[in-house]
Amino acid sequence: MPELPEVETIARGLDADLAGAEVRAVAVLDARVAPSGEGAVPKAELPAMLEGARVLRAWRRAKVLVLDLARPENGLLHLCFHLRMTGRLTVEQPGAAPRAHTRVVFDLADGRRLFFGDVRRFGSCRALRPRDLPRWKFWAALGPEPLELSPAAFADLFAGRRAQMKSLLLDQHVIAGIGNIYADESLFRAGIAPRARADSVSRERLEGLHAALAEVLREAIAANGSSISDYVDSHGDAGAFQNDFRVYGRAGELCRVCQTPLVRSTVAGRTTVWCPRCQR
DNA sequence: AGATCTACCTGGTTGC
DNA sequence: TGCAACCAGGTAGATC
Repeated sequence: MPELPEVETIARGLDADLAGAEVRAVAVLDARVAPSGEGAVPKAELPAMLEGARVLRAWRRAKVLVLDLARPENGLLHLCFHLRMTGRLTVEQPGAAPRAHTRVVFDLADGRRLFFGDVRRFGSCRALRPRDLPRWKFWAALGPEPLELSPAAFADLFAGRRAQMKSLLLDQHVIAGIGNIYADESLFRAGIAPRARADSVSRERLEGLHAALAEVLREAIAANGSSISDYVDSHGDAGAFQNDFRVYGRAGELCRVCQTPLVRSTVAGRTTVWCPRCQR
């Protein structure tokens, strides 16, 4: 489940490996992962647009991985990937054969290949010209980046809202990049119950959540992300942060702080694990 | 505004 | 062993 730390890890890996590389050919093996519409470059035009383009950089916004590509004739193009559940982007050696769930293959001039794979096909890939990026509805509606917010600005996001804390953390319009893992982990570290109504949480505790969230995201990025089942980085390697989970996936096990059995319930439609004693 | 449900998709796990 | 049921989860859209 690539969330902010996983996508950030992939972006850093791709930026280091691909900046300056030239795309020679693009093969879309499964057209369903390459949507058109909303200003996206139509599928049929994609290969022609990308052939001969050079990768300028790879970066991340929310859970979206963006490859900036440029070709003198038609300028800058943003290639946006949303990995959803099982998407992966890996740099492969020359001659590597597509695997069972490889959906798009980018052949580079130096022989290497970039694979976009996705078992469940929830992921997507779209090419947008710069003027169309802000017109992509999903992109335009994204909330702020959690690592770029002041504590006060973070607390403001929750002020006066009656929804459950976890529901707001998962809402990409409120704050971007948080998924099930980091919602649970940050709420535990902040001592806030997932079901707590936002307007019942003091400003001080909201700022504490901001600190907890920034801390867990930074630790996860430093560990190259969390690998539960599918996630790997751009080299195909697993992350290590799953070894540091305090609540996610630990229902029934003991709280590392107070030894109370961790509880599992459904909050905001998602499986949620929390400590009934530490989180109020 | 917010909660809940369904759909999308497929591999892995569990239960009979 | 075989097979059905269920689960994981990000997002969109419908409904109450």
